[in-house]
Amino acid sequence: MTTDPAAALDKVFELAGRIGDLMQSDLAEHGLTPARAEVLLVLHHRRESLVQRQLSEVLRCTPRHVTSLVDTLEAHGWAVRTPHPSDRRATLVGLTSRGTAEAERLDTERRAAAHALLGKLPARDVAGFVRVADHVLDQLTPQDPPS
Amino acid sequence: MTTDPAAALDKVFELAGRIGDLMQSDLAEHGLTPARAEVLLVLHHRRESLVQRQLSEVLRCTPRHVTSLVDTLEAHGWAVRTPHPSDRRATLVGLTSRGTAEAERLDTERRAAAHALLGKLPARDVAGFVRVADHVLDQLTPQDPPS
DNA sequence: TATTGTTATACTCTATAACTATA
DNA sequence: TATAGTTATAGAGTATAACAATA
Repeated sequence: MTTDPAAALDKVFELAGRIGDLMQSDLAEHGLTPARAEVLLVLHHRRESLVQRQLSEVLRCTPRHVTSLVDTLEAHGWAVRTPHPSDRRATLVGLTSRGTAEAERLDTERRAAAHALLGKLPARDVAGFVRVADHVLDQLTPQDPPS
Repeated sequence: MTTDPAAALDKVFELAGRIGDLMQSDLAEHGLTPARAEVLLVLHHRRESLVQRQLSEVLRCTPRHVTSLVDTLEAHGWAVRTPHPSDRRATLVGLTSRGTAEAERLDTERRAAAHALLGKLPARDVAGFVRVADHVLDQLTPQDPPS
């Protein structure tokens, strides 16, 4: 029975690394990267077009980086830029139907993977895992109050 | 009580991301990056100099990348390259005293952080967390049998 | 004067390919 | 011929600074 806190944290990184590698392979096969996929998912979950400035806040990255990401997304036909109706400085970014389909695929894959990895465990164990994770997150300066 | 597997996996990434950001800030203050820190830790834990080829295997990266990392480590005085005694193609990489000190600092920080984040929890909960993590790791193709 | 997005530039992680020296 | 490490090049994430158009 391992109770060393350092070993427990190491597991978090090992898990994130291994699962992350798998996700990245899957994304790469579709011409996506984690950063680009996140843009797709944000736009999909909001179900509305966002101004690039908003995207940079949601994604916690610079406006410059949003420009790069949206450039690629647009070049691949997943997203489109449209002029903001009332603010001529701003640019709205929305999903194409292909982008929406891709975001939905990502969501489905995510759930399937989670089920494959945790589905065999008793719900009680999963809940305990989440409780510990939440405890750790509480120790870290809480940044995003659930809005 | 959250038992949704997808939500549980999300916690893993949230944890890794938040803790990773903290670590990265700490590393940056010392002129380090995660990749460079890993080299330091590998060399420190092995307590011996390694040939760059070995490093590339341990770090699971290309020999080319090892060259870059060691270049930086050497420029900062954390590591030194020495010729291999019997194979003139090979280059041994070892830690300087400063590099050793830095690696020890990293280890200490890691344990302190783990204790701060998990120390208040009952050992039973931590053990349960690790068991779930190990279960998930088992579901993933096991790559590294404990040597 | 403040804000939106872009061009310009740079650092790091990471990879592949071609090449040199050596085995 | 195979191996160790390097130069050359490239894509991606990410950043800051300067700038144009607009508010």
